[in-house]
Amino acid sequence: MVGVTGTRPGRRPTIVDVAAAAGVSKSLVSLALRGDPGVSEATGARIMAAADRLGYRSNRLARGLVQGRTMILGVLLTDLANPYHTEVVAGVEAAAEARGFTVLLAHGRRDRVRLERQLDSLLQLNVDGVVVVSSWVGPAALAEAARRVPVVMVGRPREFAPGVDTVANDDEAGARAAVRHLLELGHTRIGHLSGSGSPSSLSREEGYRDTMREAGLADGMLVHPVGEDRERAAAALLAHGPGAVFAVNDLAALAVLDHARPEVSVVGYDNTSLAEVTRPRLTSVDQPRAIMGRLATELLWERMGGRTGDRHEVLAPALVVRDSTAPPGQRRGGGTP
Amino acid sequence: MVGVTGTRPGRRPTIVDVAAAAGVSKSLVSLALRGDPGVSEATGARIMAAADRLGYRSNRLARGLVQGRTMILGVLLTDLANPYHTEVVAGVEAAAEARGFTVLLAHGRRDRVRLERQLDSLLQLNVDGVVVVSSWVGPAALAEAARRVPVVMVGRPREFAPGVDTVANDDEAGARAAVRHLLELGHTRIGHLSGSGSPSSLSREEGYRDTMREAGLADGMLVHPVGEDRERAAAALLAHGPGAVFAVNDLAALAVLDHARPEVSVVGYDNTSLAEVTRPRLTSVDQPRAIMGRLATELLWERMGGRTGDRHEVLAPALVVRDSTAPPGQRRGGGTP
DNA sequence: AAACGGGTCTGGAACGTTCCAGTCCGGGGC
DNA sequence: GCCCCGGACTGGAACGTTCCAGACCCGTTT
Repeated sequence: MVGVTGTRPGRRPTIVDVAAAAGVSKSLVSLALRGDPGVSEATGARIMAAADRLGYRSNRLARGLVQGRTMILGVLLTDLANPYHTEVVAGVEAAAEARGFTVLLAHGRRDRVRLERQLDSLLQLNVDGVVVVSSWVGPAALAEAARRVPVVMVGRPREFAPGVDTVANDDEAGARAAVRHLLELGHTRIGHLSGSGSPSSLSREEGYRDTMREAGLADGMLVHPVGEDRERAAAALLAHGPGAVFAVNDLAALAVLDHARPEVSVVGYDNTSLAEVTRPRLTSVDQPRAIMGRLATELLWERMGGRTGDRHEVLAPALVVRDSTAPPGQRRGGGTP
Repeated sequence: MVGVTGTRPGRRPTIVDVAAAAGVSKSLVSLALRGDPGVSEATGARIMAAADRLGYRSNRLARGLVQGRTMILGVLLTDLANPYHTEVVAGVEAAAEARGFTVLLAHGRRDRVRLERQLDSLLQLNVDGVVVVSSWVGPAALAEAARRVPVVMVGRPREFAPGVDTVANDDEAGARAAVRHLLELGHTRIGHLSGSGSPSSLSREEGYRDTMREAGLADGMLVHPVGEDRERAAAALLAHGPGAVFAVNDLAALAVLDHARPEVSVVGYDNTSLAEVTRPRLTSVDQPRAIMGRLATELLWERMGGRTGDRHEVLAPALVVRDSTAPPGQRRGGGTP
């Protein structure tokens, strides 16, 4: 019904159909479609026309099979909804496209089994490299994957699995910047709503503690873990009457904002899109996510080029000051702009 | 270095390597790996062991090439960050996995050229079906894609491109529910912050107008488009002093909330994750996104089964009442829960 | 004893490309 | 007039699977 003249019915046209239509060999069609200079102009045009007429699309499966590479990069994501991941993906895409790669995403939710199955799917597809944006994938699965194809893990600091490069932000430095900002505003009673034991959250807590100690406030440290119930944890921390709070991430920071009197300053971490949307707008530590994605792609590229040693990149985050922080005793800004 | 005994160095092991290692033919390996009952238990075990030892993974390119199908569904997304899309994807994944398909995502940003290129990539990969979650892809490209492979478009109402099924929510019904809710609370001066002319936003406006007319409030209608600058549009609408506002989407609703006195009730649309996070929490119309994703997958499945006529499904949305709506003159709820 | 049959296994032909080693032809140099 | 060269094109072998037709063996039926 929808078949085009010259095609065997019901089948997608192949390079052979195009060859027949243009009256040349399949080899020449292949050359012409890839823009090989060894094809005469007239014949080239005739081939292109035939391909067009038949609605020919190259078959990446066949091409990948014979070439041994697919020009596809896979990105493995824990959580699509997380804006953190989104921006990393944007960075990966920008760098990948510049080199002619197509980026495909596989999504595993917060489920290790699913994630590792998805990773497997990518490998079966013979992707040329994998960027993992998730701390949920096990090191064994990663190391195994890295044996077949370049793998970079984004967001997980330090060495993680042999053969796997990493790109991360410097959580300790980010935390220091946040606390220093509060100190500079004049705060001394600074609390920390801490994370749940992941390497990142531990580093952030470490940065908080170090900076407090350096400021001679070792005795005034006030740390409470978010645990399961953000709201309750925020209330509990606030019950100690801090003048400012550094929270392990933006969601935790919002919980604090929600329960605190207007004079309490709050800093979050990750600079998610939430930070712009809430009132007051949230001061937060920003990871250079797009750059991390770009860097990850470049590390893949290096591996493809033959590098064998592992690389671990750590990037500096930057504090973005908005309305949720103010000098002690002073009302936060924000509300109606 | 990392080579395993029995494998030609540097190459990924193939089914032939496994066959050699297990002392059988490649055909039998193929049967065994797919769990064919015609393989004797002992031989099957030997083959599995050999495959395991060599670290064999099947090659989907080769399999897809010979079978003519890949068991991969592609999802084309405009915007990863949009939580609306995310939930649709979750629905697609659930349904796809149940049928043994792998889901891969291609991401095109808000750029038609990129989107259509990504669509092309999916087709070249010979995916078995495509779910498009984006109103940015042109109908021509969609129709063309639908000629080779089943295509469903999610979120775009009605007929869109020939051969392309659609799944959408009933925007008009959603808008009616929102306005009816405000009417039932006792509001009469109800404004509408309207969209920018997309079919969806037009239907929402239509629902608002109809409901107002039916309530005998035709003269009290107050419509203002969001346009480019949400903040200014919200302020302009509020300058007319409405007691309640139905906004075309959650972001627009937030802009209204931000500028309105606490007695003004506000309803959004889409029930994004923002609705839960802001204070007051936003009353919003919820599209059954996961179900839409699931339905989309089922439509693909039907097409694969041979259906030829186009189908257009419209699902009913549901109002989720939170803290941003209250009877006239009464302060909205929320703040500290 | 021959024929049959089922369970197990095999070899070769696909699938749609790219790659490689040629072939063919016309023209320029000697 | 012969040789060689380079441009244009071709045919077949790969790539790693699945699919198909059949081979082989052993026990059962006629």
